[in-house]
Amino acid sequence: MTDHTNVESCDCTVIHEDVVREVQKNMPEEEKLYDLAELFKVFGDTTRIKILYGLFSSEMCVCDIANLLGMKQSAISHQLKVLRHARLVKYRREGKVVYYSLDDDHIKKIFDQGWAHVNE
Amino acid sequence: MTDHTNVESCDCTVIHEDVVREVQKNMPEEEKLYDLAELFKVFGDTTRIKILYGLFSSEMCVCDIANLLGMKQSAISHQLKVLRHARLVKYRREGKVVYYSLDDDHIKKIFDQGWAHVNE
DNA sequence: TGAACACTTGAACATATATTCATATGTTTA
DNA sequence: TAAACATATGAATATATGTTCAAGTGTTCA
Repeated sequence: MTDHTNVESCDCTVIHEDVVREVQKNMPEEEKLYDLAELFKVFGDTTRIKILYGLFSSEMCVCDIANLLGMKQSAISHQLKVLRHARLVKYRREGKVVYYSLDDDHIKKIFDQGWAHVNE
Repeated sequence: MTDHTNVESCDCTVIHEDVVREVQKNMPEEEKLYDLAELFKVFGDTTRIKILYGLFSSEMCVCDIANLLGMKQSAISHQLKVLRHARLVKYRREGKVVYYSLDDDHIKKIFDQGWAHVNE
């Protein structure tokens, strides 16, 4: 084990091997970082942000949301699927109508912090 | 102004006009929502998440980061540009070497909340 | 039972994005 | 000043993603 660092693949010489090793030690699991990126990817779309902000105010059916955003009902349905899959919204069926609402306490806090950055 | 709602464009009939109007009223500015989505889009990539987590531990030069992640220096440089543009990292030059570090207090809090969601 | 309606879903398309390669810039030092 | 090195950047490519259209599912009610 002479060479911890993979100089070949990174196309450059390591400058601070000790620092890199230390940082390496503190890095969370690869898989967790992937999941975190996936979560933020869900927030990284204007349509989904709008849907979530809308749901802060009130539960709504798919048609309400489509109307609120002036978008096709189908587009909204696709995005709600993404939000459902990320466990950010839940829904209840009432006859033909499906009502969506928020399913997470962290969303508001995450948005508030993001808001603070954007407005600073 | 008989028709507040744009039924034509959304491909469906509004169910709860009053709710939609109320939610509409509480929606933040379009532009702010766009900026917020842009910020989260930056977090929505594994490479950038890793870079930021790395910088939680210590400032690093480009080469360190490339080495840490086992990626090409060029790829890292491109991503650092994105992070710079989002005002999430700052840098200082020391001779030929450029050191990057975090430039925002909110990042850690946002990540912690995201972490909580992912692990719940 | 069948028409009407809310919603979902798959395929197609256009657009956005991450990485690589090649090259450019900027700084040091011989 | 020229070579060496750290970093930046532009173009190209492959892949991911959002919206639309068309068709499907599930529920109500006449």
